[in-house]
Order: sequence, then C-alpha cells, then structure tokens
Amino acid sequence: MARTPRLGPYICGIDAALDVVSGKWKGLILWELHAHGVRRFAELRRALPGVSEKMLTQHLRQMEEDELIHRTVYAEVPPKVEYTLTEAGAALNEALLPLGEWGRDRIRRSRLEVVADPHTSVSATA
Amino acid sequence: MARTPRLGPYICGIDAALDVVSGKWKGLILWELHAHGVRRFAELRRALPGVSEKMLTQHLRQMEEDELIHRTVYAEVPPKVEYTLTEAGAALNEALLPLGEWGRDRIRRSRLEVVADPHTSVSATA
DNA sequence: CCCTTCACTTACCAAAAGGTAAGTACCGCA
DNA sequence: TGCGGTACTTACCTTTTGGTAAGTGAAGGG
Repeated sequence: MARTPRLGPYICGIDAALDVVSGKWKGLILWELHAHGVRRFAELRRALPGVSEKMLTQHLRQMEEDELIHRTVYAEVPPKVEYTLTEAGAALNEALLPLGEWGRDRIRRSRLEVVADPHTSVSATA
Repeated sequence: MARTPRLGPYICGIDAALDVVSGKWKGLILWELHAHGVRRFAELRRALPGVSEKMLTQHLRQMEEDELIHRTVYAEVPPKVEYTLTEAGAALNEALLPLGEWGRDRIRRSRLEVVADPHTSVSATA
C-alpha cells in the first residue's frame, strides 16, 4: 500500500486507463486542473464538495506517481503548493471527454440526480 | 446492496460514466460483447482470464440494471442465456475507445506488464 | 455410474477504499 | 490570547469490493 500497486499486469488499454482514474475524486481533480491551469491544495479542496483532506492528498500523491500531475512546493510560510497537469494528464483528460458526454446522456436518459452546486466551476462546465 | 446504489447524485458526466464501468471486469465484458455480438455466460467466463462465476453474474446483473446489456434466457435444458449490448452499451464502448488508446500509450510509456494471453480475442483486438 | 456442462446462488472471508477526527507548525489578525 | 488559514499526517473505523468453495438439477457421454 505504501508503494504504488497500480501497475498491472493489464489485460488491455482500458484496464490501464481505468486503473489510473478510478478513485472517487480523480476525474474531478483532472477537470479542475484542466479548467484552471494551476490550483493550490485548498482551492482543490473547496472545489470538490465533500472531499476529505486525507483523500485529497492520497489521490494527489497517486496521480503524481502516475505522472498525471506536477506538484510544486514553495518554501514559504504559510506553505504553498501548486498542482498542474502533465502532458499525460492533459491527454487523459481529452480521452475522457467522450466518456463525459456519454455520462451526461445517461443522466438525462435515466433522470438521475446531480449534486445541487451550480456555482462550482466543475459542475458548471463539465 | 440488494437494489442498485449506482444512481448518484453525480457531480458531472465523467462521474456518471465511471460509476457504470468501474468493476474489475466490466470494460472487458463490454469489449467481448462488442467484438462478438452475442455471447453466452460460459463463453464470457472463458474469455475473461481469472474471473469468478460470482463476479461475472454480479457484473452482468448490474450492467443489465444499468441498461448496458440485454439478457435473453432460453427455456432449454441445459440452460442457455445470451448476452448482447444495448444501444447505450455500444455507445459507451465507443466512448471508451480514446481511453483505451491512452491506456495503451501509458503501458508503452511506462513499460508496464500485460497479461500473457495472446490468443484471447480481448487482448488481441483491444 | 460417475463425470462434466450449463448458469447460476449462497455463505463466508480478506483486502481495498474511503470517512472521521485529531494533531502538527507557523503566520497574520483582532 | 485565541482564532483561522496554510498543507498536510496519523490512527482508527466502516463500507465496499472481490475471491473461494460449495451446492443446485437435469442432461449427455464414457
């Protein structure tokens, strides 16, 4: 658990991609970073309604290991840490677009619930 | 747990789509059905290396609830059950194609392991 | 006569994922 | 003096997910 176990063996590409996005908030983190370019820890926390600090750091660390995001620490006080997408992360985000389209169709089709949070950048644009 | 809990509320489309594909074998089931059109239970079992019967039925039932697949039972003995993709299932599969592309890139990039099973239709074509 | 095949179900267990709450250390503000 | 903000870590617990092994019941083959 300490060292990443997310490295196959995989059966196909879908497998290898899902392994990296599955996690309750990873899709949203990807989207937030895509929408804003650069985000700090607390900005991400505020953008993801209901995320715990533990889960957020855990996801961010894994995504860093998986080379989806960059993490830049500034030696200041109070601390400042910035997150951005890597090239692979940006490409993954693009690859997720059709899936997001399909998901929105599913929500319409089945009249599923959506969280009531219309001012969040995420729900407004995704 | 008896009745499907996979119905949000969702934050965005990615959310609603990932909810439906996450599950160890769902991507593969989708792909198998796409590749062959119609598949029986035992054919799927043989196509997914290592799947347990419990998980396979569980996944198939959920995918039926989520309207990704059709299930046709023939009143014969020995029993015969056929699975096919619904329109939504086929569309989901299409939406997963770019993700599969990205995943294959990731495998190449990071030189990750792939299961050694070159004769399986899944690994050969996905 | 027993073994296998078909498509499952059930009970039980282990591992993984995720949530809660607290602590850390330093700063600015009132 | 004490609160809130910065970015975390740690311990503990619950929920979810997946796996193992067995049972079902009728038919066809050796």
